[in-house]
Amino acid sequence: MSAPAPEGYDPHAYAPFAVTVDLAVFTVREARLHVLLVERGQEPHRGRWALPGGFLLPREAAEDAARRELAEETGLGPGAIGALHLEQLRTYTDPDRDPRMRVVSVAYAALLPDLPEPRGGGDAASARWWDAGSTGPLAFDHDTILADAHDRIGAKLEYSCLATAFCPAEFTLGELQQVYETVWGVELDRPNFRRKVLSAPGFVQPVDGPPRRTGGRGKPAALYRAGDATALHPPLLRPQRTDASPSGPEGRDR
Amino acid sequence: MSAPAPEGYDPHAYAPFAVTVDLAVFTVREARLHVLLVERGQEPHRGRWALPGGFLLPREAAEDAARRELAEETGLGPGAIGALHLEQLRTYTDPDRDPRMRVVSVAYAALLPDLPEPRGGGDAASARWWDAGSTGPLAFDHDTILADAHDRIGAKLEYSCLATAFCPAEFTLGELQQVYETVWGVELDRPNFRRKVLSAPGFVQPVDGPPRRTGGRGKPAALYRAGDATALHPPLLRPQRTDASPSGPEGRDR
DNA sequence: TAAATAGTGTCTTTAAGACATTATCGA
DNA sequence: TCGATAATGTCTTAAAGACACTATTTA
Repeated sequence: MSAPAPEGYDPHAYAPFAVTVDLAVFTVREARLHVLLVERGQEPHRGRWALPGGFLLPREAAEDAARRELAEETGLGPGAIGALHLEQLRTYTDPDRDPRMRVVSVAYAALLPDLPEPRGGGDAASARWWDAGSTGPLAFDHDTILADAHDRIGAKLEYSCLATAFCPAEFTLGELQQVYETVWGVELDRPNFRRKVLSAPGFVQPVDGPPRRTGGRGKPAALYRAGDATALHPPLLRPQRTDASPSGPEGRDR
Repeated sequence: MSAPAPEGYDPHAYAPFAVTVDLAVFTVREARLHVLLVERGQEPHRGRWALPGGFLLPREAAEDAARRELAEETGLGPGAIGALHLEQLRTYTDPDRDPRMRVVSVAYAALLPDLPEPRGGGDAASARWWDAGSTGPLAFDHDTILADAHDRIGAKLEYSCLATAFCPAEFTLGELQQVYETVWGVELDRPNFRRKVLSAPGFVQPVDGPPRRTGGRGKPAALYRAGDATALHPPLLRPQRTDASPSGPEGRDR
């Protein structure tokens, strides 16, 4: 809010806006980044897929609205909803982004470990996971929001310990590496990845007890859980694309 | 905006919100980070200092509103306003952040080279620069916004070429280093800073012609202008605080 | 046994940190 | 001359890249 508010103004003299949240909920399944989408049941964009989200209640903060909508769409329990990583992305304010009325939307990115299909009560009946790289054109400006969210998550993996948010409570270093490879779309050297993760204080901590096997074949891998740290110093930088064909957008957002 | 919109809804059935922009406008003056504040002329918080900002017009995007407000507050010409670095920070949605009504605010950070005092027409009559570290308690939640903005700018200096936005069109490496030192609150080694900046492709480019002097004393420094690059690879990381007394908040936002 | 995956060790290369040193100005 | 600031050079250290090699499982 803001300083030079007009003299003696009446709230209703100002253009009323609707405010919503939109959620880019990501998970890593079968070495692909997936995003949760819902099918729209009414106009506009009836039948198109869209990011889950909804209107803020009259006395609700945006993050609370995001968690509430997420619970409705995914059927996750309150414990999981309270614990998951939810991060405000940016706010979209194009006056024409919704043909019905003036709506500004606060977008969030959420990260989940791989879960069973969303069991939908209510609104979530039509929710399902999609490969994040193969979504058709989405409703509203959700293609833009989704792309921004993917960029942001990729950038944050470099200098934060966020990747563990994609993993179950106990995970192997191979699974953690798979998160990086999937989000970035590159392959990493396993010994070097291992050295980096284990030397970063507080990134992961070993779990006592017997190791578990991975896919049936190969040596069983040791288990770790997420450590205390949230930042990663020095960062784990993406391999530079040295070829002359830049594949992504230029400046990363963060 | 958002997917499961209720059936047959009426826009006015939804809680109307006011939407504003708030601006954290920074510059570096005399080796201190400064922020532009305005004194509030009416309740609430009459007489308190606040970030400049204001309401969105009915068909105006937030970034347009931010540039408009900035022009009103600073008296900058359209050219400067169009060129300056403006970056969406995050959106503040606490239901009680404004006692008058429900207001969500989209916050922006703006970076300017050192300029003469704001010449205020209209709202800007009471605008002035403050040392960003010595602002009293500000109106609304502007202390939080200001701190978030400072954190974000500091983080972005690491991996972007943003620092040049604080400099005039032509600047010396000493002035650029001063930006880093001021925003981060640390001292940097000059030879190493120079090596890093000059080896980063597209960060700065030399200006032909005679060098200019700095403060009267000492060898005149060569001039540079900002290059094409927006990202900095590898990043210019802040020196790690190795002492046991962490002085800043833990995880950086970005 | 072979295939598959986990984990270790080492050499090379890059980039940052920590300086010493030289250059060029004004007073 | 001296003090101040700019600019260059060099040695050391830290971290990343590349990759050979060993270990432990299932089929």
